[in-house]
Amino acid sequence: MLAMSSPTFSPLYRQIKELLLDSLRAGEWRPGEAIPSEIELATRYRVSQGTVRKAIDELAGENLLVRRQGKGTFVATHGERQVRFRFLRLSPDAGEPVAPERRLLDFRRARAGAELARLLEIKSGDPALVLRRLLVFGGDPVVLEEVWLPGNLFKGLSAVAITEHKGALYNLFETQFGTRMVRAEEKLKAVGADAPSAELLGVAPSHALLQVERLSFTYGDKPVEWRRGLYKTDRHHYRSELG
Amino acid sequence: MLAMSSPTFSPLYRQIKELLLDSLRAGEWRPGEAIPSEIELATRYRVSQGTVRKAIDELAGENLLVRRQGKGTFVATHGERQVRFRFLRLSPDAGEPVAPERRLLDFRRARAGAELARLLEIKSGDPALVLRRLLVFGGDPVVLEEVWLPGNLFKGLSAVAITEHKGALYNLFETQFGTRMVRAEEKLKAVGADAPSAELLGVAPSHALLQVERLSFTYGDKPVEWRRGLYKTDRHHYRSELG
DNA sequence: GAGTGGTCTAGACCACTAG
DNA sequence: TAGTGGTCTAGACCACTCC
Repeated sequence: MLAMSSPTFSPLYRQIKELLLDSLRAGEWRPGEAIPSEIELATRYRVSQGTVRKAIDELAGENLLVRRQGKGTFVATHGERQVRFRFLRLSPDAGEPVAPERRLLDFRRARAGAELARLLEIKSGDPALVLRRLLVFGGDPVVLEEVWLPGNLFKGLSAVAITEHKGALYNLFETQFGTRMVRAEEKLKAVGADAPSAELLGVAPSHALLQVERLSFTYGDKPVEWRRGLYKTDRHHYRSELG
Repeated sequence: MLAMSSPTFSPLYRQIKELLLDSLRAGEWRPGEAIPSEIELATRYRVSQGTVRKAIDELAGENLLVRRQGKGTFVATHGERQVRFRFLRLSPDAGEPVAPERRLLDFRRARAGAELARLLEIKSGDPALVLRRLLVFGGDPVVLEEVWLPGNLFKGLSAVAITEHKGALYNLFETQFGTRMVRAEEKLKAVGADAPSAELLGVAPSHALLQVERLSFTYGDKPVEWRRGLYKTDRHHYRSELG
């Protein structure tokens, strides 16, 4: 277990990290499951426990794994509370965040246009899935969003499956399709509401809305979802942490 | 160097981290300066080098320290390129980010109102400083913002000092006043432009703008700045990373 | 060559969880 | 009580920077 040379030098623990990442990508351990213990991994890869620890440390730092003292190390999942707040950054101006009601407006099969194909790194014309939905907080419609998915990865996804699923979309994706969203990049703009969106969100046309475009990635920075949301920020705001 | 008991258990490296934080707060090492070597710190605190390393690891992870192999460990500073991008999250839709021209519109001494006092954790009526400025990107006014500071921390700050300073405000704060902004929380909303803001940003009244409210903290989560910005997002967007 | 941070090991012991 | 992750140590050696 050594493979180093001057120009391509990569420390042992980083090679171990890559091996663990390979296993995660391959679905060897599914979201929520425990991975082997540090000692077992150290034996398997013929390195010291400390080296395995450092590899796991990095993966835990990237929120791919979760350590639980006395129990083991687990593949991170979107079932956990905190994770949801990491991906839905909208908070009420007053009071505690609550889980929204999700209303599916539309679900259909489509073909990827040039722009979507570029973003999702698939071919123009490849199958795609599109859904539109409304997030309603305490009776108040706050988010209108459109979600685009590569059809090949989410074969069999249906309006019924989405409607019947309790919990976040990302939870459905990882439990039913083995695809875990690991991180995302968002681009925010302020825009004026078009007529249909204004109607759905209960505001006047051209009312200022927060437009959020999101590209989500799974293991290995592979893009697997694109969405565009319109947020009504009259009584909510988008949280951002700088540091 | 041991102080542990069951309920208040804190590992050694975390105690070391607190000691290092104390030194940072006290200004023992100023932004940009090197801190003592790991071996020296290990000797000073009578722990192993590995324990010091772990303490420094965490501080580096929080962007308070920067490690440079072969040279030493340095107190992080707002002079560095990357840091600026961490705090100014506005990017042009097309092309590379560029440094904006900063036009100071207004600078004055004031008193903290109840709301500002609460946010900055000072007393209502305490001295405060307020400045308004415009950030202009390639001739295009894009950001209009108002910055509120506790007067006691930034005694002697003047319009001239701000105008003559090249570089970010945070750079001025840390070099002239020894106060380094370590992290910040932002709340974003979409709002319609009021008449004076619209005028300054070159848009029609009620044009949709991105409102960014920021509370900035120095070491120890002490709030030391509040700002409200209006971003024209016609050709720019706000970047956000979720993970 | 000397000094700094970075990696790796082996071993001891602590804290937490579960049967 | 056994198994897991968490801490701490001491020592060897590597990679990088500067003189």
